[in-house]
This record gives sequence, structure tokens and C-alpha cells, in this order.
Amino acid sequence: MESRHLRYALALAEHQHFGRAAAALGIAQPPLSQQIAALERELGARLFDRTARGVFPTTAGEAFLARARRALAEMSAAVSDAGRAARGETGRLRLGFIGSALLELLPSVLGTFIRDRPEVRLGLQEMSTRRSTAALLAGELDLAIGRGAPRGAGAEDLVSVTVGRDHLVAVVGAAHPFAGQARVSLEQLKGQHLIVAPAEEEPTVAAWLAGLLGEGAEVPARAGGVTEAWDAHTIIGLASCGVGVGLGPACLRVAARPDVRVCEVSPRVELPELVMSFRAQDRSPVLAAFLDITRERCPGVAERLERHLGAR
Amino acid sequence: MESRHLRYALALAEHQHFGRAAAALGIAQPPLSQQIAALERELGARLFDRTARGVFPTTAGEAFLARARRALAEMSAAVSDAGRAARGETGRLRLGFIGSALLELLPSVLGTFIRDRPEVRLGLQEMSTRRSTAALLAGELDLAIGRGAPRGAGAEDLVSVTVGRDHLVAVVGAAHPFAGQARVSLEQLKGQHLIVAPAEEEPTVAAWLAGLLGEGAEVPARAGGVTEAWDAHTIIGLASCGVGVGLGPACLRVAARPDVRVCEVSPRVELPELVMSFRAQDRSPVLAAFLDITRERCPGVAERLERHLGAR
DNA sequence: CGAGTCGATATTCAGAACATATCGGCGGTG
DNA sequence: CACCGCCGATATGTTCTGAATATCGACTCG
Repeated sequence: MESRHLRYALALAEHQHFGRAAAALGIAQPPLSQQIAALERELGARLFDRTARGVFPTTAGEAFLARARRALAEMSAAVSDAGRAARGETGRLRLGFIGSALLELLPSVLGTFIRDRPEVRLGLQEMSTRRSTAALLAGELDLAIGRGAPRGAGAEDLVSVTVGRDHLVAVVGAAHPFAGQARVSLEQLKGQHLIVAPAEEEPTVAAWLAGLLGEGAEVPARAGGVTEAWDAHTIIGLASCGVGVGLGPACLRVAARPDVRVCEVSPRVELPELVMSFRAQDRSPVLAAFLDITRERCPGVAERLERHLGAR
Repeated sequence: MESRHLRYALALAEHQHFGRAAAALGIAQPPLSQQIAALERELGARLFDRTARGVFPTTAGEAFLARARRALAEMSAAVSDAGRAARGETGRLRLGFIGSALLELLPSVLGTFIRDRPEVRLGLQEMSTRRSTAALLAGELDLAIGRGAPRGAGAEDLVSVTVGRDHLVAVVGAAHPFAGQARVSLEQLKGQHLIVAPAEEEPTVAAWLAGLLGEGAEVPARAGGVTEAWDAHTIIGLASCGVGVGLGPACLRVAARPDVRVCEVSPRVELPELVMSFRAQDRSPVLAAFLDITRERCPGVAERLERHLGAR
């Protein structure tokens, strides 16, 4: 039995007339008679009563037609569902990101995405760059936002584009000696207790800092001591109560509370770029849609993406 | 798109391998490749990722396959539903009957039917013979049980079989002069107030009675007076409280209460037969099943039915 | 009783689905 | 690094089936 039989039976039930039903189906009358007869033979049951006043379904026909309607509805739903999934209008996007991405990049991109693709289920999880890279390679994420291009095993399977640049700023409590300064020098920082992201989780940032502060070794080994904090709000909170000098990207200003001061670091120090990564072989249309929106919003991202997508 | 495409896609998703899926489908590998390709072309979306480790559905493929499974399930349900309806295992039977049918005939027949065909929805409605005949012709009933073969316009479209015979008995209260008698004569009845079924609703019975009592006219015109009662229990109730002498079929004994006496009428008077009627052109398998059961239970009905059914 | 309508049947034809044979690409292996 | 084997895609021929045309038989209606 093919779905054609269902369509023919439904048309016949609707028009109650072989000739008109066949015309509505775009075929001649004899093939319709044949197909209905074949269907009835296969089922071993008469589905229609041919009377002088028209063709009417039997009890068995009624039962059959009710199911047939649902079956055809499921089939057309299969087509439309597949199409929507292929166009990225539905599906799932699992996104891992570092906290600072929540300050500037994600709010606008996510807002647009949610408005454009309301039926896409979004999975959002804040995590370190290292973890998001690993999760991406393990297939647990579809997109990762972190600092610095992913490195190490498997990184060649990922595509990364720069979606933002930041320079280093220092955050101090209002009572701190630096509070009145618009800028602090690297020399000044060397004697301070520093609040930074954990070295193991953000290796790129940690390496930058270590180099910046004139040491080849780990940041935690610095004189003056180091406190590791996982996210922007913790850094700001610790700085506000005088624990030390928080160091982080300039976008920290967005989250700055009234009781802290943000100072430029002099000379200006560029941080590893905010980088968006995804699996090179990932053909998900949802991902493509998200990248499209990112492309629109972040001029300069476009070319980098084009180069990769064009190579597919 | 045909259901074949759904079956092929599901097989491919199950085996994750074109060759094995084709073997499971009983076809060669090239046609499977072709049909899947045609399906993907029609949908405008890739449904499967062909990798070195196997064939896996894409996101769109997952969405499609979920619907496809349901569609095919509906199709096979359509087949089985139609088959069950055709075999009379499901469906509906609307039955109109006179009250006395509830006393002997229906209890056993209905019991068997409900046990054999639990999924058939039964519509049971007590009504007069006249009304059940009209409802049968109007298509509001599938089967009618009454007294006397239906007559009048449309009766030739009905098939009737005798399913029971009864003779007339008289029902009186325990205090009635007849109470001690085993039998009463027609002469004795002539002076009594009688309780009978309404003439308009049970014309066959009324005609019999009128003839019996030696009058060409209507029963209500009889000296002694007449009360019309619709059902057996009312006749018995009125008789028990001394309203008069109830007249009805012998099966009234089944419903007789302790405070009434049932007397044979002498000479014995045969009542119009209990008749089961249905539309001659009704091919409903549920009706056929009900008739089968009736046939098994009522010997003698068989030949009458065979004659009709054989003529189809 | 003849005309008209409707569904079934017969026959032919075209297209689609399938089978056989072969090619191209990708991994694994000596 | 070349070779081999596996797998899916492609090419080509064959078969089968669904559809069109022509016609028939049954029933209705004027």
C-alpha cells in the first residue's frame, strides 16, 4: 500500500463520485477505479458502497479514512518539519561562553537570534575557554566563545573567528590608592595583590599576564599574591571590598558597580581576542543562522567567515 | 512523495548502511541510493550524512524520521482498523426493541454479543414496533425488534425474521376474582377493564385483540373500558393494584411480581410473532455478526436468514 | 422504452523503480 | 607510499505498474 492509495480514497470520499474525484486528482477515472479496487483487494474489505446516488464509505471505509487523514497529515508535517529544520528555523544550539561575552557581545546577538528563530531551543552555559573548547570537540557544544584561538589536539577541526577585542583594565575599590587615577602603569601593578582568571582555565590570558608582568613563570608565583576568580562579577566584588586589584577586559566597565573604579592600564595592553569557534564539519543550519547574525552585527567577522564557508 | 520513501529512509536510519538497509528492504543498493537522493531532492534538504563510519541522519533527517514513523504507524493502523471494522469487531449497532424483547430474547443474545464483540458500541432504545420500523427505514436504527412483520410504505426494503412466538396471557392482582384460576376464557375477559398496549403504537397487536374479542372496531371502544400501557412493567403494576386485567405475551411471566397472578387465556391465542427486522441493503458486518449470534441461539431462524442472505 | 450517466473492464503506452555492472573516494595495511 | 577493500554514487538496460483511451454493462430518468 502506498500513500497514493490514501490520497485517492480521501478524494473519492470527498467528492462521492469517481469521475469528479479523478478530475480533482488530475487523473482519469479508470485508474482511480483500479487503484481503489486494488486497495480494497489488499485490505480484503470493501471501503466504498457504489450506489446510484453516489459513492459512500462503508463502516470499514470510515475507519480507514480517519486513519488515512492522520497519516497524510503526518507525512506533510514530515516535509515541513524537515524543511524548517534544514532552514534552521527549528532545532537546537548549545552555546558555551566565558562570562565577559555576556557583557557586550551576547546580549545583542542573542536578542536578534531569539527574535528571528523563536523555535530554536537554546542551551546557554557559562564556562571557561578551555572547557568550552573541549566540549565543542566532544560534540557537547555547537558553538564556543572564549579568549584566544583554541590550541592543542583537535584544534585543527575547529573554525574560529574573532568577534571582539579588548584591552586590559584594572578594577579597584573606591578606597584604593589607585581609585583617583585614570590610569595605572604595569610597574604599579607589580606590587599589588591581583585578582585574575584561573590560569588552568584561561591559559591564553594567563600566559599574556605572565609575560606582561615580566616573569616567565606562572602568575600565581608573583610577589604580592594572586587571587583567582572565575567571572567578572566576582572580580569586581572582590576588588570593591579591597581584596586587591582586579584585572580584566575593558568590557568589565559594563558591569562596574558604583563602589569601584576602573583604570586604564598604561601602556595599553591588548588582550587575546574574543573568539567564536565551531566544528569545521558542522553543517547545522541553526549554527549557520547564528553565524549570519553574528556576521551582520560584527563587521570584520564577515570576511573571515566567508573564507571558511566558501571553502566548503 | 510516496510512503515507500518513508520506509526506505527509516530502514536506512536503522541500519546506518545503504547496503544492509537495501538488503533488509529486499532490494539492491543502487535503487535505495536513488530513492533517498530523490527524497532529499524533493525536500530540498539533506537527510543523511554519509560518513566513513556510517550513515547518520542530519537534524532535518531526525525531524523527518520522527514524523515518518508516526505516518507509517497511522497507515498500518488504518489497515488494521479497516480490517477489524470489516470483520464487525468494531463499529456501532443501534437497536430499537419493544419492552417484551428485554424479557427473554435480548438478555442472552446481547450477553453473547457483548462478550464476542466488546469494542462494538451498542445503542439500545426501547420503543414501539411502529416507531422502530420508521427509525429503521430512516436509517436511525440498524435493527428493530417488534411484534408482527412491518407493513406499509418501505416495508419491502426490510428483511424480517421471526425470533420468537408467544401466546396471550392475562395478568391480574392477587385479590382479583380470576386470581385463583389457572385459565380464563375470552368470554370472561369481555366484561373486564383491560390493560393493553396502545393501539396506535402496536397496531398489529391491537388488530389481533380487536378481532379476538369479537368486535370489528377498535379495542378502546370495548365495553368494560381499556387502559393503554406502554410496557410490561406498567401493565403488571396496574394489574397488581386492581385497575383491571392486563393482557400481554406469555413472556410477561418472567417479569411477574409476587402480588400478581398470570392466567392462561383459553382457548390459547397466538400473538403476532416477535420479529427482528433490518434493512435489506444493509451490509454492515456488525449487523451480520449480531444476526449470526441470533441464528445460533434461535433455531428455526437460521433457514429464514439463509434464504435472504443467500439471495444477496 | 430509449437516452444518458456512472463505474468497471480491456488494451496500449510511458515512466518509474529495480537489477546488473562499474566508477570514484576514503581508510586501513603491508 | 602504494595497494587493497569497502562503500556509496553513477550508468545502463529491463521489468513492471500506473495511467490514458476506448468500450462495455448497469442503472436512472424522462
